[in-house]
Amino acid sequence: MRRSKDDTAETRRRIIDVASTEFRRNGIANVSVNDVMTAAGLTHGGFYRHFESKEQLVAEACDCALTSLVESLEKSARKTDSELATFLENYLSAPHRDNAGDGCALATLGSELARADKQTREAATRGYKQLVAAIERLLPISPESKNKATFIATSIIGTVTVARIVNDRTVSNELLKTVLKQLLIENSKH
Amino acid sequence: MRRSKDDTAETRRRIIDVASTEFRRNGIANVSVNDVMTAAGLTHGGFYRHFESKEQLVAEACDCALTSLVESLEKSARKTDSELATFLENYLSAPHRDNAGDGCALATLGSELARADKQTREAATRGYKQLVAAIERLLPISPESKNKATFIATSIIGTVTVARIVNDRTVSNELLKTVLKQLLIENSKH
DNA sequence: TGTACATCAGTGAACGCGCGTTCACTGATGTAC
DNA sequence: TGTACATCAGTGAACGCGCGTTCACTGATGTAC
Repeated sequence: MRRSKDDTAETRRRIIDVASTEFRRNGIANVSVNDVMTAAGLTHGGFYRHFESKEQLVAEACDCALTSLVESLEKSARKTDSELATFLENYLSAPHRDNAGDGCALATLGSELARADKQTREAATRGYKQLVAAIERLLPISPESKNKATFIATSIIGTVTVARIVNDRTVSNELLKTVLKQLLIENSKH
Repeated sequence: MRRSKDDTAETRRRIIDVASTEFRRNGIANVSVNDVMTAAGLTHGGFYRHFESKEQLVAEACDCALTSLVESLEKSARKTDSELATFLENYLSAPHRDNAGDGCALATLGSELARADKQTREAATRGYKQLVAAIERLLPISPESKNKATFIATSIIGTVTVARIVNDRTVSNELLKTVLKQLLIENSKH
């Protein structure tokens, strides 16, 4: 039963959307093409009308996830007085740690991305650069702002990664708080 | 052909050792029981004489990898004048980035560990605490040393994770250098 | 605008493959006398 | 210390299963006249 062009495009978007959530929630290796298609309300056979391979979906889902995350973090930061503080509070929050499905792919898929194929690593690299650029925009203008943004980006990615590994709620919560405080202190003095 | 107790213990150790390298190099999901046994010079059938399941091996390999890494980082730091600098230079080095097989499991398996079973997360948590404790020992004694060590630990884990994702050698190298410099500046002033 | 035909989105069965795990078998090691 | 038997480390075939991918089929959509 052939669908209209609009329907087809909408289906493709839905598959990527669902995939980006599922991959982030459960890991790339633990989510099958069938899982994604079922979650999108389809059967697995139709997948290859939209994508050449699972790998291609991974790359597109990763791209989509990172672009939209950086956008939403920037958007909610822009509403406030202390933009950097809001940005960091959101990223280093318990809700972000606990809802990997709509969180930062670099934190939730970090080690899987490092071993992914060319396309996916390119998407991840682009996302990382977007994240650094977004952070830099929140810092006072200085020759060191790019370096500071780089440092902040990798620190918060590592912190959320570790906060998810740690098997003890209290330790995990304190970890988030400690890094947040440390980053805020460092970036209030100029 | 039954083996002596010593042989058996040695075989078990060899399996864990090989597994800890293979898992770190290729990811837990991408290394099969058969891969590990073959790399250890055995056939897959004998695996279950030593371990209840793949998951149990993962937990033990993770424990072993982290304990020995922290030990070796501390050991090579202790030989030098500026212990913290040496520790950080080693961790944030291109060789560490490029040789995941004998590197830090928290960086190389981070996102997989976050989704691992109870035993493995316990091992990873223990390893993380060892890492923080080792860093704290290299810092001047102060009420803030634990917090600083926590911050340094998650930062370096995130940095090496991202340095492996990034698809551009130059960017990756600069990233390592930038974070190293930043951490050294912050921890030289007291 | 209406018709006839080609296209193709989605279905569900089927494919080969590698996975974790089990098991009957072997023969050297460990143990009880 | 020597012997007879039980134990069990390691082998390799086999298991059921889920994976990514393919394919014949369907019928609504798109297109050419």
